[in-house]
Amino acid sequence: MARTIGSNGEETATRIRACALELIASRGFEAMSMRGLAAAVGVQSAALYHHFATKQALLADLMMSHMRDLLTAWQKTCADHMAGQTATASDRLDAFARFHIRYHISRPQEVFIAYMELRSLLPIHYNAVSELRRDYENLLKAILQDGVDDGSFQIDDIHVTAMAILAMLTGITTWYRPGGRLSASAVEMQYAAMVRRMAVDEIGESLPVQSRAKQ
Amino acid sequence: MARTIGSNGEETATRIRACALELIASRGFEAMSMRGLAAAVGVQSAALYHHFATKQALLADLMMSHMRDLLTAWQKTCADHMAGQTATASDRLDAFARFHIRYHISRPQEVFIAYMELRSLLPIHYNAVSELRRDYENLLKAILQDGVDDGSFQIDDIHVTAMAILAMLTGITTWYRPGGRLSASAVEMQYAAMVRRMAVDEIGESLPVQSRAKQ
DNA sequence: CTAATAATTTAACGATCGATCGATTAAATA
DNA sequence: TATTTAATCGATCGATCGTTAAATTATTAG
Repeated sequence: MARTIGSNGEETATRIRACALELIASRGFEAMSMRGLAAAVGVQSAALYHHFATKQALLADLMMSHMRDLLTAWQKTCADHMAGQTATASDRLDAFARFHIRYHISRPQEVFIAYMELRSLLPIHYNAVSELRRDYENLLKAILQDGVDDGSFQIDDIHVTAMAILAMLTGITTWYRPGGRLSASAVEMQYAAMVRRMAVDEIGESLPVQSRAKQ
Repeated sequence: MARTIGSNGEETATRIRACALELIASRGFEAMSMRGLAAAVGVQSAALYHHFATKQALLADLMMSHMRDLLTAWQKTCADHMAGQTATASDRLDAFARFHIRYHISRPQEVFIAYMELRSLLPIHYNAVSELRRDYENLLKAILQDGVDDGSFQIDDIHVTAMAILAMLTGITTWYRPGGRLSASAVEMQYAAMVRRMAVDEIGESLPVQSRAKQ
């Protein structure tokens, strides 16, 4: 038998991606076997290779797709409710934090994999994903830098602060579960507030701001 | 050949642990093969089984040892420069943060594995490690709760704040490297400052408030 | 010096891994 | 309807996996 009635290639590829996300997120890339993945999808393992050249290519596809989707989604968010130039650094930081949290909560598997399975990528794919990751980190760093430049943020080191914020936000996936004690919007609010505190020293802000440390 | 001159069982077990830490931290538990580990140690793979019953037992040993060492080290830090009762919540939070950071920076592999490879543990070991992890998290939560109770901390949710702080601090291992742009003590200072900001809303604190800091 | 024991080796087991091959079938095209 | 193409299957390849058994050597106790 082949080409089961009512199915086609694109649909199968989508199901492969979805099942792979599930398996990799829960057990890790190395722990997922192509046979196990095929069983979850409902096909023979050989069929997987019609859609993805290798196991490694499947992982790279998942991670690259995620990073591109993430960057695109942020651009769309910017275009939607900021119109780019007018917002203050503080507002933009808040928007970034809320976007990042919402994205994490709505797509926990993709995000988790993107941060956990970098080490499973071969150099060529690692570099490609890392570049997009750096692009994303730079979005946050640019906001922080703007806030430092205009005196609204009090930050020792842009890089350290950016890493701290991203680690904190990404960590949400390790404990948050829908239907738990806290709603997604409650989590979003609290984390956004913590991010703001990390950048804005409210005592310092109320003082005359001179010569705050740059970078 | 057997029992190379000048070596003994305990020494070999120690070398196995060290090499396993390296391999698991860099590539992941599933990606580490017992043959690869044996090669790194400089023995045949069968020799590993004289010291650890199974690959899983080796991972459980590493993680349990780490968690016990971590808890012991914190107790020792408490005993050393706090004498327990007299310190304020803010001071204790600062001490905890600095301890956690220093411990992470000095033993990045153990900490990284303890947070990353939980999913590779079988239920029985997972539960045992999780219990110690919860004990550690509760140390931080207790400090946060004390600060909330005496009014020195302004926190929405103890659990959320604790998770955010731990994720932020643990994330140090993903980017910090000795000999880099920033010294370990500089990193420690900056992260400790950020943790303080997350717990203490300085605007609120600087306003006239009743029933604030005990001391 | 001898016997017991601890530590390691060589060799191999069965299972499973990622990947490939050719055959087969469903749908699309002409 | 005949032909082509996309998609899947059954079977299997060689490599590697975790683990074990038996033999071998080094150290220690009496």
